[in-house]
Amino acid sequence: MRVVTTRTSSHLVEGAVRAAALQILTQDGPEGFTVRAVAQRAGVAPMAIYNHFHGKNGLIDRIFAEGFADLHRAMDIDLDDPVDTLRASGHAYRRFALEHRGHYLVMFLHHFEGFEPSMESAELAARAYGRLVDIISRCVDTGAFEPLDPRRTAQLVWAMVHGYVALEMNHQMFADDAEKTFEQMLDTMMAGLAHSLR
Amino acid sequence: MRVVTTRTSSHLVEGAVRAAALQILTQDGPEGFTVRAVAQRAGVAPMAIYNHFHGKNGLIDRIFAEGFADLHRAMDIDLDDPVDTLRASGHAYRRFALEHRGHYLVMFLHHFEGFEPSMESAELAARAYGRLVDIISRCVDTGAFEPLDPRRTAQLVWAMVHGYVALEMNHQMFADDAEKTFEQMLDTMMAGLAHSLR
DNA sequence: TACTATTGTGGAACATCGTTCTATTAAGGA
DNA sequence: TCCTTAATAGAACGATGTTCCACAATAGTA
Repeated sequence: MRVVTTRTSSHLVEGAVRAAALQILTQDGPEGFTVRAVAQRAGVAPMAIYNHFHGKNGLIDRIFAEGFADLHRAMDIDLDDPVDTLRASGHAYRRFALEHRGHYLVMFLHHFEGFEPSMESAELAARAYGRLVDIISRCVDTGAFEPLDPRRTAQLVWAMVHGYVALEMNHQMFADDAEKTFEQMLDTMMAGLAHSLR
Repeated sequence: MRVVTTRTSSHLVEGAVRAAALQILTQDGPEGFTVRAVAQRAGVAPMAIYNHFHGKNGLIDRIFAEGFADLHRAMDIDLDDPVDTLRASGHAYRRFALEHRGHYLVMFLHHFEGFEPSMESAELAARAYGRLVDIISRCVDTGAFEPLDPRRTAQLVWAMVHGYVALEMNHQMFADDAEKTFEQMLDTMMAGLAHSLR
């Protein structure tokens, strides 16, 4: 005898799964992120994740792409001074990570087995990186920074900011005040960029 | 009918397993790192990993601790100038990561499900961090750096260097010359520390 | 309102994973 | 030589991602 108790309305399935996935990622981390667990929390059959997304990795890719779109929006800052813009972008990056733990986990912190971003997702990521290159180019053009290669400089700026945020989110902090330590990191970075190479 | 073909000598088992584990981590990454795969490559029964280590996580902890001991050794640098020492330590850190991919993966790059460092391992890690704090303290004492809190400054120095190395090892590099980019990162960091806070 | 196509459901099944248990038997010291 | 030690093969368990299936609730249409 078969009993199909309830059934989530077609349109609500994707939203429910998405919300459940983010909730589990945020609360339990990648370890609790299983197909069955997400489905259960969403009040949905495990099969839904294969019907609406393309399995677990498809769901991850959805969150990945969505995260980069959000990050791009969060960092859409354009102050008069490009140096101020760069600093504000650093703060925006950290704030995004703290407020979108689930997204950030998927985007930067954890490598899920067998997951590779789709073409579209990778392009979104590249575009976010392009913005960073642009800002740094403007800093160089105005003479605020030494004549550095913007592409290379973007790489190390990203490394520094992301490196710090990753440690903070993984609770690998030995200093007491995370906010103040981040501020000092930005100070160091900005001062170094302005005066580096002698 | 039972056929136990050959049998690895007691003393050699641990070494064989250790070597196989590092080889798999280095070549295949965390995804290929399964108990059965390690045992097979070591020419040993899967049970050996439970007899000689304490399961998969025990083996990981062994590599973790060994890695920190090696890193501590690699960074045991003491030049006359503490600023030179800090810069040399940065280079040593990166070199260690590149030359000990397997160890670095376990120590910093990948979080294995359910793995938590043992007390002894955590202490080894803390001691390595302590060295960094000491070097920075000396930089502050000699007046080479602004009067920064060494503990906090160590946090952001680690974040910057590790952030860069992590990107390089994950092949998330958009700049061409990794060596030169790292050099510029150290330049920026050192210059920023010397002149930050006005 | 009645009918039908869509599609979400529960459940079984598969291979693989870490892990435990068992019985066998090779290795090494007495 | 014998006997203890310990490394082996293999089955088994639960959990994982994934696929397939039969069934029925939903939604649109006649």
